Amino acid sequence: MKKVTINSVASYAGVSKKTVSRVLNNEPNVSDATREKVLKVFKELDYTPNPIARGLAQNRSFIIGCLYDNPSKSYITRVQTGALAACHELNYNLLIHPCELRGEELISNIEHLIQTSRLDGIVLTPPFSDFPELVSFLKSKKIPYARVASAVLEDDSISVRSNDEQGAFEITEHLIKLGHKEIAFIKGHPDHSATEQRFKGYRRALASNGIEFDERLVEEGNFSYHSGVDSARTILDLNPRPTAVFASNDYMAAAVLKLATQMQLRVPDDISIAGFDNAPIARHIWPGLTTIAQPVEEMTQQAVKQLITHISDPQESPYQVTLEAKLITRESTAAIK
Amino acid sequence: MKKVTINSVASYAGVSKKTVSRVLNNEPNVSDATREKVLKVFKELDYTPNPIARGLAQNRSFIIGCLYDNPSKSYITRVQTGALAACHELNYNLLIHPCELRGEELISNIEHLIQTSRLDGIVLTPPFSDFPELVSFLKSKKIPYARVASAVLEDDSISVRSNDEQGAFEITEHLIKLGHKEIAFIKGHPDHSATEQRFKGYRRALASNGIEFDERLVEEGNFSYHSGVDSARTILDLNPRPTAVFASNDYMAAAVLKLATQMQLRVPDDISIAGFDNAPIARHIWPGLTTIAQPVEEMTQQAVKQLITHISDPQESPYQVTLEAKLITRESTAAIK
DNA sequence: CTGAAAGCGCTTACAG
DNA sequence: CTGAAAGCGCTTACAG
Repeated sequence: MKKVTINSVASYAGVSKKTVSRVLNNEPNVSDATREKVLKVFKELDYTPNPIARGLAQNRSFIIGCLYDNPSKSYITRVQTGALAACHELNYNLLIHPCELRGEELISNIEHLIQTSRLDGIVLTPPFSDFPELVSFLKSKKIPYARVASAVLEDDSISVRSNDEQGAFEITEHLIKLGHKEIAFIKGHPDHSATEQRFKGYRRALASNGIEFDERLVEEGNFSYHSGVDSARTILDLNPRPTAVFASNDYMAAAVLKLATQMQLRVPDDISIAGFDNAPIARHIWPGLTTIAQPVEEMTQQAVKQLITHISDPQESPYQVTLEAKLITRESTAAIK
Repeated sequence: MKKVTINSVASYAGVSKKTVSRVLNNEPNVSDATREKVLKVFKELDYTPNPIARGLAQNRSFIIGCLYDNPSKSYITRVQTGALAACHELNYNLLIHPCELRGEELISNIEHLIQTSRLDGIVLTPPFSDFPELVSFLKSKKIPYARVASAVLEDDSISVRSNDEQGAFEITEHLIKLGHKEIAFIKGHPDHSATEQRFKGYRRALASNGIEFDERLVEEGNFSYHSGVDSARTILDLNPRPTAVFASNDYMAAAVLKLATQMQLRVPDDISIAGFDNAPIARHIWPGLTTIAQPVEEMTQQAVKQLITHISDPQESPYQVTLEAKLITRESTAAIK
């Protein structure tokens, strides 16, 4: 079977390859008759343009890189799902790039990635969305980028986020309305801007309900299950013990639940537990975790879609969107007795 | 800043571009002096060859596709980690392709993928590793492929698996040695060859220990948490109730644990529970799940590495390897009282 | 509205 | 051991 290229199509249709190219790219200046003729030959010969040849001529790869470093596999999968959806829609490919590096090593790693893979653009997910050195490096290299779930908004970039601060506010207020006043809080990883945002929402809810903030109720976690265990140990040993715990993500909340169960505490009767993210584990344990759901796929899809649009037409104006987070109540929180 | 290409390097080094190409590809027939001179210019000019131009000339994309459809995010992430490691090592890129299609739709979807993305090869992960129609389609199209965790071994393909049957045998025997005789079993998804393998191991362990197989103790699951809940409901209502449950993966085992807890059963005092896969959830719940760990990253890495090697040099002989699975005991299983 | 020429950055096949 | 020419399958810039 002979390979079918733009040349076969051109000769078969009896036109020049430039004309075929015009039809391919939906360019104007082709008569309807010619266009249809060519389109028909596409089908007959089952022609698909070679993206590599296209890439060489246009100096682009049709590849978007997706950068992440997240302990939550489900979060990563959701990010990929959204990014992939946008890529498929716009005939791009997605290159995943998990990366644990920081600082200078991170920069040189990304530089190498860009140089070897010739990415057309890069989508930054937490915690990278808010790394100033990385963002300014990409700017200096003129690599288009989009940021997902970033806390910092700049004027000239593509950024799609959801409202972490508001989500944390709502879940804290949910606990307060159930009668809780001593609500412990477990922070996330300091690299993630969400950590600060969620803490702010917690404090704002306390403040707006006239509850004094108590530093002793706050523990430093890092989003991992393991850090949740450590924080839980301290919190559950507190005297008096808080009546509720709000962990900055579901893994840490699950850790609190595990430790509470081991200590013979009944959840939610003896203590209420809330998480954040609506990870699968939130409904895979018993009792199910009250948590906050964010539209991760939607955020990433919008970000990547906008990024590709920007690559194809750099005139596009900046795109900054904030999507809503949603409170999901399950069995792990209840009214105080 | 001017782009640095093979031409800039050639003129800067005072050689022809063919010579530069030879150095680039580590070909013979270049004098050591010339080679070093060129290598030096590479560094000075910070030159990296353009993979797209290379791809066009060689009619290859340097892209491997990774096909999967798995409810377990952690499994997918592990697959990706292994595949990525092999790709990085051999200067390939990885294209992820989650896909829920089956039958004809699957074939045409993959055909489209291959045609538009010009993959050089494809790595099949469960359940696709054992889809005969897909495998023969790839063969007919002469697309190199490798299979991960396949049960069926063919003579002429690349296949890296771990021993599911043996793993299931060992965990069942572990339960038997703890004194259990009535051990319920929850099957996985029928599309996955592991489902049959694990069931076989379970039956072999019963047989080799003189325990009669009881069909009423077997439930059909599909690897999802939800299916585990359904199966658990039936099993835990059995009279007499089995003293142990072996679920074909950890999600379903976690579901059994949840339901048992809701029914006020103590695990492992009242009932032992075992899973398979050593997914994160196995250690994120209390009690932790006794399970079987497979070297998923290692399997995938070997498969992809071998695949790329085969692409570069189709003379390579078939590569079939079986890696060991390992029993991990946690708190969810104990001796019968 | 259409096309001939040149070029993208490499490699292949050949000649010396 | 080295290189000039042609080509991979497209697009760009230009001419008509």
